[in-house]
Amino acid sequence: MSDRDDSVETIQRELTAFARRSRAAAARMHPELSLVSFALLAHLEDQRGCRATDLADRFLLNKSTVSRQVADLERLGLVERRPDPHDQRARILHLTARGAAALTQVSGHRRAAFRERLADWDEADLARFAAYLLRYNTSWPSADGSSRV
Amino acid sequence: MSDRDDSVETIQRELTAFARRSRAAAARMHPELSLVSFALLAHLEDQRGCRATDLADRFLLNKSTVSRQVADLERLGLVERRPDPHDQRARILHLTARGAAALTQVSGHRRAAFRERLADWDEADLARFAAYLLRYNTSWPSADGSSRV
DNA sequence: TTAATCTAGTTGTACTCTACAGCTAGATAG
DNA sequence: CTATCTAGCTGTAGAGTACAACTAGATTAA
Repeated sequence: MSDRDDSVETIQRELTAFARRSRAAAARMHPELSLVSFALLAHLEDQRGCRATDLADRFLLNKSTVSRQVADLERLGLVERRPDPHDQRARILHLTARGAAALTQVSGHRRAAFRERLADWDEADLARFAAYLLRYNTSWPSADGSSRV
Repeated sequence: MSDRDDSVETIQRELTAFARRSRAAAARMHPELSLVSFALLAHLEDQRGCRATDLADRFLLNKSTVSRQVADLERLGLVERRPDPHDQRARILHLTARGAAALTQVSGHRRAAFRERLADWDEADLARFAAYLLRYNTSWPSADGSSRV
């Protein structure tokens, strides 16, 4: 049972260390787009547009936070708001061409950094690591629209 | 080569998602101690005391940030500053008894949360996941005192 | 020894991210 | 039609962070 606890302890410690470093690293890598902005843009691309509320749910952010983030992104010309034909209160957010380009560029930087970090891993290890992370994140208690805290 | 890229992409996406959620989750789990404060205390325990500059280096934070964080922790009675006998400019930071207790408590919460998340993993997978994370973090380009950005 | 430089830490200032509360306007249920 | 609900925005406040300027002690060079 102690091996198991050791592993859990290591996983906790290393994931925490990673989380702690991420923001600073992301800020250094692309000062123009925070981790959250990046995630918002990525989700918009992924979903081909969605409402601000969806983003708030998805990312566990207050709707006021999303409102301001989106306003910034709109000011930067990366996102545009179109009225929702089915609900006059809502606006559907879409990536603009510039937004898509910015996302692509930042994604490229990130991907390059990760690829470099993982350059000397063999393929089987990569696949297993990816699978573990997926499995871990899938069990996230309060994301992806289910139980909110 | 495409499998490899897929894996890298997944690792990037899932680690990013994890990092994004961590702060909010940590704030919900123990509002009294931010992720950074927790990390600072943990490092102090680990090292049995160190200087503020060491913390700044370690965590890629500006020394002013560390100064304020430590001042807060001292105000909360979790940390104390003792003069460094070898350098009158420096102060060695130490956990107080209360600091150690707070750390233990928060660690316990975190550990419990992680243990629950990982409850249905078998031991071999846990060990491998832990090893992968360690390997990944060890190659972190600018932590642990080596190349700064 | 003395002056120049370096280092540890603090403080002033400013910006970003975030939450909560309260608001508006449109939507839906009774 | 009124009451309630929902999507989003704004006022306000607080935490975390960085950068620049500063103080005080340490180190190096002349």
